[in-house]
Amino acid sequence: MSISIQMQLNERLYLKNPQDTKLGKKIIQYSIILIDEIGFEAFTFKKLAERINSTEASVYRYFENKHRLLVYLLCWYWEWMKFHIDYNTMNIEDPKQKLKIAISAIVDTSRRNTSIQFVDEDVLHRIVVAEATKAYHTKQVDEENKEGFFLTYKSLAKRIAKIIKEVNPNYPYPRALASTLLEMANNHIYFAQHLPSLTDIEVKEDDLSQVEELLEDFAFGLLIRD
Amino acid sequence: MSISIQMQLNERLYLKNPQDTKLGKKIIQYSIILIDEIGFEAFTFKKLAERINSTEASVYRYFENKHRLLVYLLCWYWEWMKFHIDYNTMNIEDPKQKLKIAISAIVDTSRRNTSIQFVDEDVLHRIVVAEATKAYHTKQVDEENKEGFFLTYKSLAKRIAKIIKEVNPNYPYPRALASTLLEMANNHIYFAQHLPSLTDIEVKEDDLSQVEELLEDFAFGLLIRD
DNA sequence: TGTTTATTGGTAGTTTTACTATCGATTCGA
DNA sequence: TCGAATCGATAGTAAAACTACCAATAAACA
Repeated sequence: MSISIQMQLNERLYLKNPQDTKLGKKIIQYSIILIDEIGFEAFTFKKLAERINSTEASVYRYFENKHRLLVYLLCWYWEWMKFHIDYNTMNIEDPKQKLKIAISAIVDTSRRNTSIQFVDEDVLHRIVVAEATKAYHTKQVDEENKEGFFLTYKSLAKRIAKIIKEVNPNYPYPRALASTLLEMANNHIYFAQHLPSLTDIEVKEDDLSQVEELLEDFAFGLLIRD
Repeated sequence: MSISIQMQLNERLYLKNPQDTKLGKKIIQYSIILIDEIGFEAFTFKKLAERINSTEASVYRYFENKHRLLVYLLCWYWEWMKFHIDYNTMNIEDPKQKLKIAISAIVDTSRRNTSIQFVDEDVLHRIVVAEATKAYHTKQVDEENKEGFFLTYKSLAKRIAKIIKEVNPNYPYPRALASTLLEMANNHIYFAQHLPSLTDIEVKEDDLSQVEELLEDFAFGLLIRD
């Protein structure tokens, strides 16, 4: 018996489903490693092809360009985060507890789940922190949004907003708070590592507990006022 | 009599001070317009040179590459925002009032100040909203930070953090709140325009008052708890 | 087992980007 | 008006971002 788990992602993101073939999986696996190593700007399909002993043309059979590959990788992470939030809040009654669980997933899903596939989620998380904003900060946002590229992210934010509403139905900005928590997590991890004067927290040896505390203080400070 | 105002910016950002010459000023003026038109990714020195009837090589005499030009433009805006906050809070006693003034500057400095130079601050603000995160989301952050590229931004954040501390000296995350307000403003303007389900606010006909309300609710909600 | 078909490799070629170098003309200030 | 600064014009390179085509091979299927 063999179990194979497939991540369902927007088909328009790729030309050929990379999860279907050996080479496809290698592209996913090593693009994560290479983007982490050299950064998204310096990353090219040619360098990736060299790394996996394949050719540029072969990579182009899977993804139209590197931007779509990036969005694909990010959607993977977001989809996984959403699953994680759903799974871990399933039998929880207390909305506050739910929100705490969601925040811990927002801060770092990779730390809390075992890897099941060819994706190194720990490295993927570093990409999310460093490159995620580039997914939608382009001139093509509107077209890409119409094509559904950001459905995963939006539905993740919606899920978090729903929990926020449960905690305080009268809070006027549930969606804004949800997206802010998502953005803040990445920002403050990045700031702590590169521009520490822009935050008050520290991230020592991948210990993200202070980020979690910050987000909890933020969320509950806004939602629970007496 | 003639008054000429110069914006003091980090000298390492440019090879030759663009504020010193006609061509330099044209580069600043039209790079803002062109980046706004086609986005930073598609923007090249060649296209800029064509637009101003000059040559690629001439543009390269001022800036090493387009990334440094972007940082230069953003620093311009941040420097200006800082000046604006300082100027408008000068004779104000009440810290809460100071923070409100700061927030209104964060949301949109361009709307509140008359243009004095060859820079169209309104268009520059659109660039800040759409492209600002790209300034420091690169593999070279650490080196560039050492070179002082982000001093302007950091000192702006520090100024805002100082006001936050005046409002509530016991708040544990003044710097994080300052940078979050700066990031949030851009994010929610952008979301309202391109990914509206990620926020609760609306931006109609460049009316940013709802962004201001959101940031005020955030800041005071966190700082004033009874 | 043989035959399609899918998948990949290899090569080649194009346009654009991101530069650098050189030289002559112009302009600007002392 | 002399010299320095500035700019325009041209040329050239390496890499990026693709597209096209054909042959080899592996997988599927009958």
